[in-house]
Amino acid sequence: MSKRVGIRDVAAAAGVSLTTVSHALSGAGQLSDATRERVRSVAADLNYAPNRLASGLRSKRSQIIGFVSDEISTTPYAGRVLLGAQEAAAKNDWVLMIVNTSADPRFEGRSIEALLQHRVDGIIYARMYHQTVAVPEALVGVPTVLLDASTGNDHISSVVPDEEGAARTAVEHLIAAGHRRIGYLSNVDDIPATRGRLDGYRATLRAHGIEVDETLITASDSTTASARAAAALLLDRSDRPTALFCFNDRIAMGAYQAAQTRGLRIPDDLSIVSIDNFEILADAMLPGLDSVALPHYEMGQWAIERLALELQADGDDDDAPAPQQIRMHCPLVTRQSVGPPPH
Amino acid sequence: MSKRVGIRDVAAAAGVSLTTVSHALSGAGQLSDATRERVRSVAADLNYAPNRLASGLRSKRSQIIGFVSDEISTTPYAGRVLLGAQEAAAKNDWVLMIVNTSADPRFEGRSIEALLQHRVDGIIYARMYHQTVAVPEALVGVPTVLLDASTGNDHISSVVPDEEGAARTAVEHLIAAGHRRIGYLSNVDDIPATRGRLDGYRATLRAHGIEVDETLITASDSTTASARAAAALLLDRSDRPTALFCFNDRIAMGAYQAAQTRGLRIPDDLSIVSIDNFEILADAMLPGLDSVALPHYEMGQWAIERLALELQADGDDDDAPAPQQIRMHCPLVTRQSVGPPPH
DNA sequence: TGCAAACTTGCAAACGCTTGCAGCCAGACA
DNA sequence: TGTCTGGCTGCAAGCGTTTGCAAGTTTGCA
Repeated sequence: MSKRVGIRDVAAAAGVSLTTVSHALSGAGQLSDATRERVRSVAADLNYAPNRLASGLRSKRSQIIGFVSDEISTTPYAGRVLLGAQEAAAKNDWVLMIVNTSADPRFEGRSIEALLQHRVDGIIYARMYHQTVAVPEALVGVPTVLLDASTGNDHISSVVPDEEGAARTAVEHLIAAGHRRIGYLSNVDDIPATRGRLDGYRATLRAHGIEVDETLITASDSTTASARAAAALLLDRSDRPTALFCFNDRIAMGAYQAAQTRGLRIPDDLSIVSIDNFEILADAMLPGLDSVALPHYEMGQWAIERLALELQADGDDDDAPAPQQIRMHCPLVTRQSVGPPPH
Repeated sequence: MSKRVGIRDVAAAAGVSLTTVSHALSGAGQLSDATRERVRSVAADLNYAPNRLASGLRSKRSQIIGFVSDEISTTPYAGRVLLGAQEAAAKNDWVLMIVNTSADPRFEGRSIEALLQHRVDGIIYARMYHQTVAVPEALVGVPTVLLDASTGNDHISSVVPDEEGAARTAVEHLIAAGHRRIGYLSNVDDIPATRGRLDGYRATLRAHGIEVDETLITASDSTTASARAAAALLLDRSDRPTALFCFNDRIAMGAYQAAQTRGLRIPDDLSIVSIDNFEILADAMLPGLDSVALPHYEMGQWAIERLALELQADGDDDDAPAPQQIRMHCPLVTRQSVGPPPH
C-alpha cells in the first residue's frame, strides 16, 4: 500500500497551502469558487482521506457519537434503533461507537470511560425497555440524550414511546371493530410502560363509555407460558371477553396458544391486538397479529437529530436549546387478528 | 466542568516528565516499580483520561475496530455477534465503531470510507446470513476478518457456521429418537447455507443407512405462509414423514402451523427440529422448538480474537500468521419438539 | 492615479500524546 | 580514583490537522 496521502500532498498537487486545502474541504474560510473546486477535485483524484484523529485532536470535534445500551442481543429493538440513529448520523458525517453494558454498572462505567477517552462528541444513552434511569455521573457535562428512558427531571433531552397513546390506539382499534368487552393481559414489571399502557387501556374504555371491569385485567411475565396461563383465566370465564389487548407481542403469542387450545378461532371467536410490532413474530403468527408499533427506528433518528441540535448550539454556549422530552407516537399495524365480535 | 486533565498535569503532580508518565501508563520503557506505581496512583487520583485521538495520531493505533454489517435491524443476530465481538474487544481495550450498509454498495463504500478516515485498526466485515462475498476494494491492506461470510480464496480470515455439521446434528437428533422417515423443508435462496444443510441432511441419512427419498425434500422462502404450504405438501401424503427437519426457525413455525391445522400433535404425531435457535421464537413456540444454535456470539468473539492475533503480528510484519478460515460448531438446544415416532 | 475596502491565501502555532535517543547516576571493576 | 556498564528518566521532535492572524492581491471609487 502506497504511503497514505495527507493534506500536504493535496496542497502540493494543487499548488496551494495547507490552509487553503483545509478551508476548501471543510467549507470554512473565504475561498474563491475556482480554488475550492480545484482543490476538491485534486483531493478526489488523489483519493485523499482526511485523518480524523488529527482533525479531531485539533478541532476538538471527533465526529463520533457514543451509543450506550443496556441490551442489544435478544431482540432486534436495538438494531432498529441503531439503524435509525446511524442513518441520521451519516447525514451529519458522524459515526457511531457503540457499547453494550449488559446492565452491569461496573461494565457501564468502563464503557463510558472508553467512549470519553475517544472524545465522543455526544452520547445516546439507551435502554431497550422504556425505563426510569439515573444518568451516570461520568456523563455530566457531556451532551447526552436519553432513548427509551427518562429521568425524573427535565435537565436532559429524552425520547420514549407514548405508552398511553399506544394503548389507546390499540383499544380503539378493538372498539372500532365493535368490541365492548375487552380484556387486558398486562405485564408484571414495574416500568413506566406497565402503568402507561394500563392507564391508557382504562382511560380509553371510559372515554368510549365502557365501564372498566377490573376482573378483565390480568398480568403475566413475558414468557409465553405465563401469558398462556393469564389468558386462560380470562378465556375460561363464561362471560369471556370478545377481544384481548396484550401488553406485548410475546404475551399475545401466549394468548394465541390459549385460544388455540380452546378451539377459539382468531379473529372469528376472539380478536387480539398488542403492542410491539415485533415483525418477525407478528408476521409469522397465524393469523398475522395486529400490533401497535414501537417506533424504534424513529426514536434512534430523533435522538441523533436532537443531539445535532444541541451540539450545534454548544459553540454559542448560552443560547443552548432547552432540553426536550418527547413521547413519540406509535402507529398501528394491522394484519388479521382483529375482526368484529361474535354475536 | 473543570479543564480536562492532561498527561502534563499528571507529570507535574507526580514530579516526573511526560515521558515517564506515558511509559508508566502504557507499560512500555524501563521504569522502576516505585515510579510506575506512584505515577499510576497520581493519575488515578487526578482522574486522568488519556486522549485517544492524540495517542492514536501519534502511535498510529486508534484502538478502534470497525464493524460493518449488511443487516442489523430485523433479527437479533447482529446483536449477538456484536455482543461477542464487543466483550472480546473490551479485553483488548478496543472499542467498536459500527456501520450498517443495508446491503447497498454505495452506502457501504461511504461507510467503509468513514471508518478508514477514523483510522480503525481493523475491520470485521460481517454478513448476517452466511454468504459468499467479494471483499470491497477499499479494504485491501486493512486487517480484516470476515464473519458469516467467505470469499472463494484463502487470502483472508473468516468464520462461518459449520452448516453441514449443523444439519448433521439436527438430523441425528431425530434419528436418535427413532425416526427413519425424515422430511426436509429447505429454503430457496442460493447461499452456502442452503447447499450445506441440504448436503448435511443427505449425508447424515446415508451414514445411518437410510435411503434418501428426494420427494421428502421441499423448499420455501422464509415466510411462514410459504413454509406452511411446503410443509403441507409433505404432511398431506399418506406416507407422511414422522419428523421434519427445517432450514430455520421461521420455517419451523410454518411447519407447526401446518401440523396444527391438520390436528397433528407435536411431538407425539410429528417431531420437528430446525436450525437457528432464534430464542425469542423457539422459546415462545408451543411446544418449545428443538433447534441447532447458530453460534453468533462465538463468531463475534472469534473474529475479534483473530483480528487481535493478526494485528499483533502486524508489527513484526513478515511473520504474520496465515489467514485462517474456520467453520464453527453449532450446538443443539433441545426443548420439547422431538419425541419418538408414532408407531 | 491613489487609497481603502474587500477578497484571497498562507504562516506558523497549537492539539495531547508517543518515542528515538541522549543524559544522568550508581555501582562494579581495574 | 577513573572508566564502564546498565538501569532510569527526560528532551524534543513529530503525528496530520485546524485556525488566529497577517500578508498579498484586486477592485471600486474619488
